Amino acid sequence: MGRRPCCDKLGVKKGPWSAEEDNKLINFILANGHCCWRAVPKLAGLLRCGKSCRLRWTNYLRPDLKRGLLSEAEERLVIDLHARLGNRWSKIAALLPGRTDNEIKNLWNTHIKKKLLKMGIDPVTHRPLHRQAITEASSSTVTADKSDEQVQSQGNEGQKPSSDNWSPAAASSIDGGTEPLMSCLWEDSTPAVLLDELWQLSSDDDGDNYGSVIAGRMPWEEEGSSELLLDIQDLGEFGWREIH
DNA sequence: AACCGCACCAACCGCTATTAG
DNA sequence: CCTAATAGCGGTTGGTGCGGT
Repeated sequence: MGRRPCCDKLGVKKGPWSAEEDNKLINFILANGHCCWRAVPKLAGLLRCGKSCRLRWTNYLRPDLKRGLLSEAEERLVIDLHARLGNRWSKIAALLPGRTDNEIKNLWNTHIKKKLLKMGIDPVTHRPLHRQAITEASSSTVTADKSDEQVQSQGNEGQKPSSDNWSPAAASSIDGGTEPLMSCLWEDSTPAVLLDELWQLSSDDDGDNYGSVIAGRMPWEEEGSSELLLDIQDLGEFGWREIH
């Protein structure tokens, strides 16, 4: 017995949203909020499934969304965060106010990936392509690092395996931070451990930090975050591994 | 002007995680 | 604890617009 589809296929509209549908959804959510996405289309008078409504709202209709191209700083932050978090687009988006996971994912696949490849950097591993080839050739000699990688991926909260199963965090420790682009990125950005801790926080607290990001503040700008910053700065490599 | 290939992006699909009963 | 319902995430697809030939 298969899983029931998220919505009845019959009588559910698909494809691009019309202005009328957008208005209905906006008016409904602004007036009532989204108590339960499954109920939204019915209550708002839309022939869409709840999933589609949620997507339309979060990716396009949300009033706090920024439209248009990412700034240079935002783009760098995306690369930076991707090096730490991998393809966790929602986590990356949560740290970029007014941007959506879909938008960042699209941007990554269309612009940044190519840009990095042009620079001779593997967009998956964030390492120089030629150097990666050398590393792969001698992979049998780095068994210790391999086991580290396994530990990392095991603690990966059941992320499904994929072609980029490689863990950026593990690789950065392998690489020692000598790769030019990444070292440049890390010099003027948030420390790796801090970023990951913030990520933990944002996923642990029901999106409160996400709320602050929406309000135009980064989580570490929240009141009381300074204590967290100090705590995190005190974490050494051991502490880092303990967290994960 | 017509065709083609490419890039972009909105939306869908299938899966996992979480929550409620 | 188990199961089903729901929410959310990430990968992928398809429509559209644009530039080149």
